[in-house]
Amino acid sequence: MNLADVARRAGVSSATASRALSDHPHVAAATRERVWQAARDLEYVASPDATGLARGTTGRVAVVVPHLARWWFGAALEGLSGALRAAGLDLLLYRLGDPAARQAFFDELPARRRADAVVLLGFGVDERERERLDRIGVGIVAAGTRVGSHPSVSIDEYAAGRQAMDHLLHLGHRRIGMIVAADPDLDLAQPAGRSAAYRAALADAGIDPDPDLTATVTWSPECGARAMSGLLGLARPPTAVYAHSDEIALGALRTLRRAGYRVPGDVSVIGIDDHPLAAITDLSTVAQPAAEQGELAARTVLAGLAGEPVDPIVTVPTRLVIRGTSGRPPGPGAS
Amino acid sequence: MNLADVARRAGVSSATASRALSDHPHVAAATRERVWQAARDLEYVASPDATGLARGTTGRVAVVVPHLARWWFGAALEGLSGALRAAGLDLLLYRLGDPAARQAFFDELPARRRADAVVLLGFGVDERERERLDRIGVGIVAAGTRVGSHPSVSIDEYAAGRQAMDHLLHLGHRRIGMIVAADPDLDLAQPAGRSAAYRAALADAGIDPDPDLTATVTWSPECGARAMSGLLGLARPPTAVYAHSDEIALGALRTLRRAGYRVPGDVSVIGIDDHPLAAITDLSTVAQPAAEQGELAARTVLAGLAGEPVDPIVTVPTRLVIRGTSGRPPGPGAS
DNA sequence: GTGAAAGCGCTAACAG
DNA sequence: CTGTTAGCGCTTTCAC
Repeated sequence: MNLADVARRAGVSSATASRALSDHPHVAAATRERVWQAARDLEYVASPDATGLARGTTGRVAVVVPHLARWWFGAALEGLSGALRAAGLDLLLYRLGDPAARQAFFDELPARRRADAVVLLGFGVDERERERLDRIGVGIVAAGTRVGSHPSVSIDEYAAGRQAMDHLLHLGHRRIGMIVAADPDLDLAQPAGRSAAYRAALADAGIDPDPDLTATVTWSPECGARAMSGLLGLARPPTAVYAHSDEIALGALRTLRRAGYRVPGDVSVIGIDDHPLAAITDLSTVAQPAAEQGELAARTVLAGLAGEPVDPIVTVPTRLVIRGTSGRPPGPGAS
Repeated sequence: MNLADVARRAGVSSATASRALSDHPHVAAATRERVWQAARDLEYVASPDATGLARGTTGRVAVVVPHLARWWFGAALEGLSGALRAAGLDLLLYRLGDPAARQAFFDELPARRRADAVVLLGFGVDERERERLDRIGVGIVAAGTRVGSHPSVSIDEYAAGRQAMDHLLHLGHRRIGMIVAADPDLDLAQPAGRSAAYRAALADAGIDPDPDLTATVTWSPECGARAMSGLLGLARPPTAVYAHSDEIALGALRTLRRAGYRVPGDVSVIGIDDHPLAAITDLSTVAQPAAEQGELAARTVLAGLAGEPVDPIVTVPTRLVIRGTSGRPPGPGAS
């Protein structure tokens, strides 16, 4: 059931069969049909390996991710995979969880001969890794992070942070806490942008930032819960909390409710992401389109492969979603 | 930077270079070292396509999933990818979201020449699809579902359901609602097992099932919320609800809280999964190890590839996790 | 122990 | 329009 069989059955040479099957121009319509029929009869499926060898391409794109179980990654991967599949490209998944896997990946660069392009999904790289990446020889595009000067698609972290902070400020909050999500796997620019937004928003409102109001934790609801406890233990706790992610915000919410605080009566909470559970938890947040980022990354890859010019930096918009966890600060006596 | 270059640099034939690099027996130690050194110098990476062509294998396994953004799938994929990576196998991801993609996949069977095995992750197939699958010519293993007589790894759906139901029953509940999660992509056996557990547990407790207490919805928190509203609208609402998944349970919880019911004071809720957010939501549930299922599926694939005998059916244990959403039913006057 | 040569399945000139 | 002829990069008998 390989090309030779098909060719034999159709009574042509394998060269002609190849041309017919790949819709080359100079093939007689009748011949083409005969070949296709033979292929169908034999349930022929071309071997991409052989095709790739001969053609010098692989028909695959490698996708590198640090996590899979977190919402953003799954959603982005969905967008990515859909667009690649539509283009007939296979998706090779490299999940680099621990440092060892990571190290091995960048040392051996297995993607080099296995894919026509690689996309880094929410995968921040350090100096050494970026340097290794340059030797990979195929196009690279980043999604959710920036990687050197490679094309990338992501949200505007700073703007997203401002949407959240400005919302809180407009509501009248003056004492706002921030829970920073520091994920070693993500681009450092991400928390940086979100934190910068916090400081800038405060400054614009003429508020002196209180360092005690900032807590830095790793990315998990449990850590968010803990950070919130810390904030609550302050002499003057915040009346609102801006979390770098919904998962963290959800953790904070739990602490608040357990401690008997009313949300948003006593303290408001806002996150970033619009995680699917944010809707049913009634969490105010700044929505970012994850699947769309994946899809745009795929388009960028496709354009690059086709030799078309590509946008070096595409930014997707975020949107403030006001739900039930953000409200006016408790007045000093007012309703 | 291909084998020929390495061979030249090491001063041997490419045949010898090949043997040395693939750790074949009859190669002089000195030669082997020389070849490896040359390979390192040149940063040589073998082309798996060429290797595969020559050897008749691909070094890849195809993984088919219906979703990616849902917790179980991401977690299972993590386990799977880790184990495959450790074995040096690449992972080809096929996300078959819509019916069209699905149809195309089973018609064309692209995985046929592209992978040495395929694993269906939480991917239930119908009769026709299963028949097509048999023509694929490579080993198939299922995880989270059963697929024909192919090897599979999953939990015992019925047992998991019993753990949840028996817990509620022991607590003293007699009027228990069930929210069935019907996911067209999943094996039908899944909701079937969980539903059977409901009926059997009730029967064992001598309770007549009330058909009104069963709601069937598709898999999403919103649907869970809606189903709960329905249950609450009953003349005699349940004192406890057994949801087929945590995501649904979380939706139900929201409805309950919004409607002013105390949980578990007025009504108890239990789910299945132990979703990461279940912990911070304080949701009682039956935990199932998702990553482990993926990992065991990978082991099964590996064993099959190695020609070793494989367990046709491996079942991983589930565990009742009692948290804050399940408690005694409201007594008719007691505390 | 090592080299020469023949392919794996397909594509791409180059002739006809 | 179609067949012939070379490879793509690697592995593998089969000799030496």
